[in-house]
Amino acid sequence: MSPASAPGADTAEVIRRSALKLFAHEGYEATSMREIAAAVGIQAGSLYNHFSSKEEILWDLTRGALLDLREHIDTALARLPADTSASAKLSSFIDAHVRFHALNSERARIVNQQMSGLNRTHYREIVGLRRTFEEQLAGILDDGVREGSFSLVDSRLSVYAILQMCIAVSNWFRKGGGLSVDEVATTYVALAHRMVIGSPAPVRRRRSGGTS
Amino acid sequence: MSPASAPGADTAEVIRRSALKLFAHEGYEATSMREIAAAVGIQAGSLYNHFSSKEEILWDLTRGALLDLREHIDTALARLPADTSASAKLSSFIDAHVRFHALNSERARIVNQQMSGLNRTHYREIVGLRRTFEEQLAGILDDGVREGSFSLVDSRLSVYAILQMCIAVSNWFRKGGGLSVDEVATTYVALAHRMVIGSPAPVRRRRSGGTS
DNA sequence: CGGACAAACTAACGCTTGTTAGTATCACGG
DNA sequence: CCGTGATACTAACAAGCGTTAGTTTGTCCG
Repeated sequence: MSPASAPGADTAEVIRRSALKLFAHEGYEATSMREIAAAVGIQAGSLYNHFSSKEEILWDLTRGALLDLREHIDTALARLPADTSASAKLSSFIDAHVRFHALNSERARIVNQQMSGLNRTHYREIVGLRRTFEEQLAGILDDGVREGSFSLVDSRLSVYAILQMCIAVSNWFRKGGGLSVDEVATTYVALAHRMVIGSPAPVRRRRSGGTS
Repeated sequence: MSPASAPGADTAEVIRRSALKLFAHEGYEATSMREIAAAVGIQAGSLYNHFSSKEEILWDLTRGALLDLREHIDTALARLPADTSASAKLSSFIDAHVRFHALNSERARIVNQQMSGLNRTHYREIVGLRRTFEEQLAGILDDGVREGSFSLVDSRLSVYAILQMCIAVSNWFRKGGGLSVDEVATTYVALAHRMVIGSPAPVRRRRSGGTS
């Protein structure tokens, strides 16, 4: 109806929200610019007044989600006193990670599953951003080992396992789905602690059967 | 060159292998029938001598991978004596799960990330198949609790966390990438045991800040 | 009132998509 | 040696893709 700007509408933001939902539920490649435009309530060509390409929309969403996650985690850790134990730092880190992935599951799913839609430059930048979380967690685990409060099965694999466990929350968590964010975060904090604290768990090995 | 059947070639199998690689690395929607055909060495139209649609190729690969995983796990569990402890059953289950996801990472990634390319019927069937693994693991954990050897933080969330931790191995594991399958499987078995065995881990809670 | 700007519109571009129809080529059984 | 069946080929289809150009509309400033 209104071919000019509707005040306060902020079309770019509406585009972001619409594309986010479509990308998260249908996938980036399976979503067309015309679908996004229809969800916004404009024509496909008008999208190019706000984003220079389809890839730029994905890039904007992906990067924004990761930067938000980083900020979310860094402020959580920054709230801790300087002499905080590794154990408490781990709790904060896991809590923040799980909360974010539960409450921003669509954005997280884009980061984790639609990265292949990005061009090489943007892809690499996302991979780099994600690596900072691995390094952050690895640092906390190292601290704990040095303190004597953690005993790891394997440092690199513990990082992978813990991080992926948290990230995967975005795959199944639904608001109002019977589980509160608090419950999930509390449980995952406890699980992560169990994974790094060295009560000598009975590690049993099957007879292995083949490849290296 | 040879417009008729090349003996022993088994074109359908070559299609499966080519499509698997393309789907896993580029994504289902981003892969065209012409790309698959080129990888096989035939024309796009010829694919329809072996599969009735693009979706059927995805369906074939997805279903095949899940059925193989099920068989893999069931034979591992079937090898155990009838009176096996829950702890040993957990070890076998995790070991089999991790091995499969490490050694079949492309197939696993299709199952986990390209499901949205399936039609509704096939999608539901895949979800159903996946649920059987959750139930299997939940059963093992329940047994352990009943035996007194496991003490869970939360039964449902433990299942999710453990399973997703194993599944995620397919996201990063590369054959010949410095880590052997045996190492990874051993470590993950140990981690899973830690997650379910009730050395009272120090569970700390942050002050929560908002949504339910 | 008038000119500038932002943001919407319409219409089309060149290409690619999954899929189909019709045809040609080979191996093999009778 | 011929007929059958499987499998490949070529060519085309309608539809949809991301993107662009040119135009219209509305708002705001001077």
